[in-house]
Amino acid sequence: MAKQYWLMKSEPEEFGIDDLERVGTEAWSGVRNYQARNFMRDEMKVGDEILFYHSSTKNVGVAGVATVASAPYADPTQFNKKSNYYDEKSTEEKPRWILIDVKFKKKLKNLVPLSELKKVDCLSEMRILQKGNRLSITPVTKEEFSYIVKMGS
DNA sequence: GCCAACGTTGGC
DNA sequence: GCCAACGTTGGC
Repeated sequence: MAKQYWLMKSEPEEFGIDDLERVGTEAWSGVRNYQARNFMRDEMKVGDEILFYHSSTKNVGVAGVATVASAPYADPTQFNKKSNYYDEKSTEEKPRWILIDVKFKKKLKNLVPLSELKKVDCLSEMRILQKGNRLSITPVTKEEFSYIVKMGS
């Protein structure tokens, strides 16, 4: 099956590209949006490549590249009563929230700011650039992926 | 800190 | 099943 490409948002104050580089691989816990969950559960495959995007911060934009490193499995934080992500309606038998592991690939030499992405005509279809977009995981095309990596290199 | 846009909840 | 109210996201 052909490799697919994604963009995943993260707040660098919580977990940024430098944190991912340090830990190597991270379980992408805490997603509590059904569309984003469905992408992880149904469509993301080991080896797919990910644009790692920094949101809600001073320098908003694409900071690095990661890959999908596991098959989908249940997000353990949903069963932890002490977690912010605890979901009382979820059970071990029928887990509601599914995640994948994300593995560090590289940090872009230069962060590609959102303001630069907006200037590029061939990126104008990206979900991240649409007004009101809030989805934390979105598919991107191979062309968009390559273009943005080039911008940051 | 503001606020527009969105997703979810819950009353009816 | 509708839709108002609410909480959250995220750029600025």
